[in-house]
Amino acid sequence: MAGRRTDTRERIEQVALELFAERGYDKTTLQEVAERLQITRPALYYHFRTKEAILGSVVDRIGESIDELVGWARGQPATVESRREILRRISELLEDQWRPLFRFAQVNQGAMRDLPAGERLRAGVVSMLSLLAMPGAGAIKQFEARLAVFAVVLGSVPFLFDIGLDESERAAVALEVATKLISDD
Amino acid sequence: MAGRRTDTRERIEQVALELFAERGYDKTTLQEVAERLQITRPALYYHFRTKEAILGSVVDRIGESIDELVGWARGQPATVESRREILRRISELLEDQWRPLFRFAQVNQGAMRDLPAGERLRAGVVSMLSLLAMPGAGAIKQFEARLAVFAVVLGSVPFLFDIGLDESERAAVALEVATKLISDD
DNA sequence: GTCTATACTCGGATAGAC
DNA sequence: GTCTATCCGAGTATAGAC
Repeated sequence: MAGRRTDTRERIEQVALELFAERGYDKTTLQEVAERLQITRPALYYHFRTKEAILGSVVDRIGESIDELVGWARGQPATVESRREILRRISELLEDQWRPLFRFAQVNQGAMRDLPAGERLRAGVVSMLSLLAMPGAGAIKQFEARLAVFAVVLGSVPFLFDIGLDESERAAVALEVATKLISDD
Repeated sequence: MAGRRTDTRERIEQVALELFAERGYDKTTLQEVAERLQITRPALYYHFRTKEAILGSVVDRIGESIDELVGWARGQPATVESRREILRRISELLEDQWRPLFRFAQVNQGAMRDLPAGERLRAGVVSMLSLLAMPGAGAIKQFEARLAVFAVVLGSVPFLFDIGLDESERAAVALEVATKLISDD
């Protein structure tokens, strides 16, 4: 790819991420994507074979991002403190980088149902949820470990937990509840 | 409505619920809906003004179902035991009736984004999540109360918590974790 | 290698006959 | 209450300009 002369492909991905998150995959027209990029509709077909291929490409990026976190977390020691550190890291990523990606995934989860990239993303999410589970633990503890990750994620969804807190306060509360869930009691 | 001679409208809703849940709203064509009902495509337009109206009608039914639960729960006394009873009831509904509705909502959550019925459904879900929250409690307790409801719901999603348990075992574990979350500790 | 012009197909929607 | 005919718009394919 070193010889490529334009960055159109990446710009398409960028615009698609925005539009698909805003209006949803199926309600977004390739006309709109092309217009925002100031190119013509068929020009998109030079870079991607189909509309679905654009979606797949965007979803792949999100998958990579999650796999990266999972890779890092798996390298951490299996102590209680490092499990808390993992939760903090997830919370941080949600606030700094993952918010738009997360929104995209939520809105388009129907559209990526039978995509290979969608399958891979789901696998990544499952891995992430399992990150804090101690292999030998009982079913209750296993469930709590997964729920802890979920709690942190849910803390970043505004409308579900509208308890009169702003963004970062809500994230802090979610993190605290999650931490409690993985501590022995 | 007493004088109506066929039940086509309800049959359309029924088939739409099935197909939209299986294949997603946008990937389902009205042709398929019509075929399964043994009528022609434009015939659907006698009963519903648009494809979206069919979706709205289905979503409305789900909203009613949730509102019904919320209404019942609000009539319960504010004791710890009755809050546990509410969790049990939700768990029961998920296993007996809500599974297909829940799947539908998950797959099509993008498609119902700007529908009035979708807005109402979201409001219902928020009400349901808030059901166990004690008004005067602090942010942590408020969050835990909502997470408890979420835990029960998540217990019914197979792939997220694949910890080698069958359906009803997983529901039982989720219910136990949820109950622990709303108990004082 | 990158894009435009043009044309084809199919699905959602409407008007009006029966 | 349902069907026939028809329109329109979006995704897609291809030829060819630069």
